Amino acid sequence: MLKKEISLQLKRVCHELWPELKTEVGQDFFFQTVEYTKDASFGDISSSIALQLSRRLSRNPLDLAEKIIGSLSRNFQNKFTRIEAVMPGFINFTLGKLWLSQQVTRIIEADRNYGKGDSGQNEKVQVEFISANPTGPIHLGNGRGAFLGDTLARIFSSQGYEARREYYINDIGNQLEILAESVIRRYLQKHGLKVDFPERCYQGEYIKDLAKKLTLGNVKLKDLNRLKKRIKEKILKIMIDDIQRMVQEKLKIRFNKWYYESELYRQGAVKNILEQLKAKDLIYKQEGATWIKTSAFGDDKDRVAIKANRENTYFLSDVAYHWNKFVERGFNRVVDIWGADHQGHVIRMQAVKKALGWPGRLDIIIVQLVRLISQNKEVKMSKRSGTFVTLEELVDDVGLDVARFFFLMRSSDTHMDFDLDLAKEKSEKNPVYYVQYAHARICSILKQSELRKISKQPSRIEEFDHQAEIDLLKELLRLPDLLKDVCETYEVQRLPFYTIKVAELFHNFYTQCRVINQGEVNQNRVVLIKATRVVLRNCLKLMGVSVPNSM
RNA sequence: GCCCUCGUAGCUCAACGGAUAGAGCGCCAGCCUUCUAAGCUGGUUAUAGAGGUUCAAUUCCUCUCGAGGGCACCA
Repeated sequence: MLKKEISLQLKRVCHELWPELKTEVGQDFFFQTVEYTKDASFGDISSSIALQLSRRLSRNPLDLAEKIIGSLSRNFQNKFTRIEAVMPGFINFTLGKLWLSQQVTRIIEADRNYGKGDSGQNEKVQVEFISANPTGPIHLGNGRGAFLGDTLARIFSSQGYEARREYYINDIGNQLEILAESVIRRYLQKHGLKVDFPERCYQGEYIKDLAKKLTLGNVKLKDLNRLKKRIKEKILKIMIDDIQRMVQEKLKIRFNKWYYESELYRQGAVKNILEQLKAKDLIYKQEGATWIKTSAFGDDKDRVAIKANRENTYFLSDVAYHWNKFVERGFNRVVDIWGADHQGHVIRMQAVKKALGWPGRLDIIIVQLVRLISQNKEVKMSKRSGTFVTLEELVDDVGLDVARFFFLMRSSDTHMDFDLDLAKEKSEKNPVYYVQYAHARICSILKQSELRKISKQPSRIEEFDHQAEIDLLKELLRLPDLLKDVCETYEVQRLPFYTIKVAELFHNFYTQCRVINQGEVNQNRVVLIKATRVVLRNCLKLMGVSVPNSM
């Protein structure tokens, strides 16, 4: 909010003062840096625009900064008590107490809408995440993408985007064959037949659970292929149902759509893509397989679309899927959240998009894998070997709030370590409680102030004076800018950290300033903590964390 | 060998090219007769290494070292 306003003002002034630069350098030039400063003694918001300009005009940046300040409109300056040029060429803005104090009521009036913005302009954006294969339970590593995607989608919605969450289910392909075979073999073993269990099969315990759910009658191993065909659907359904139950009930994530890979074939999307590729001469045959010329668009080699055995590759489906997203369903922006093990797919996907000239923007977020640590040693996670910790187990163990906050705090490209032995112990010290506690404290104070308030008219807001009040208030005002930024940078971890900061400033305020003093309710402070409650609540909700009124 | 990502405090992680690199946990010392001590205050310790770009580098570029992932007619 504030950043945008300052940017616009600076831009306007610079255009007026140096019109010759407008065409020469282009608009971005004026938009360089407008940032909140870390330390209040430097002003609250700072811009280094004069530095950028000085290089261009070969003049002293400090003078330029002064000149810009002189041209800022009066009206605009009212917001700030001080606008000053600082070495080596910053323009620092210090918010005025009066204006600042008035903002509290704005926050309260906006209430649930505080933090919302319209920068999205109803842009259609899709966030695709988790999309784990239905061949095993959702494990811990999927948690990062799960909470990241969910929160990102919420933030998009809050900024006026039309955001959709989607889960892509690979319901066809080899992995499923293996799954079916694994289950059948376990089934036969359970019924006393001597059947081996090859390494290519899934070793996890859940396979035995699946086998228990089946009734196949009297079968033999030589019926394997016939059986596989027959029960594949059944097993698939059990797996998908379980994933959906877990995601919706345990993770509290609602997808707008569960997109089945098979749907792409049913709708002829795959055939369609092949024709498009052919029409653009992007496809050729070699050694019995059909290849896509991705190397002409940045990939390091061409990729197979149809194998020599006439099966389509996963890649081809994925191309069709993205065509469906961009062209058929018309998303302007697609954000795919993939695990690091899919990192190699990024370039080829972007290559195909470029080659086929789809409209829209494809952003692929790679979340690094989670490394499990137990007794100071790494525990290798793998579906095949059956050693992994499911996300459900974690959530049952530490609670959803803790799990969400924990994962959301980490940037997606951090290689994080997860210590199984410490998980429980650490969870009790999770900062989420710190934040929730701040909210609960506020509720408690408000409750008591309600009781004591003897129909006193809500007095006019006076200027806040105490440093703790002002620090808190300034922080509250940053939320709109923060959320807007996240829609571009996808740095979702900034939200939990921001929330911790607000809680910290509140706790600080709490120890230094009394809201109710010897029975007297300080109305000004009541309003301030109400605004704080709005911010905390809105942030927690965006993260999908519960908002307790008492703890 | 090639490609992607990472290397920050004893540990787990922040820092949108900017000013004094921040939290939590740990450890040490304090603070509850008044609104929730799941809190507050103080102390403790860090940018892997070497160059470069910049007025300004944890951030960008190059190289070295170290870690994870990817290099299939698997998904």
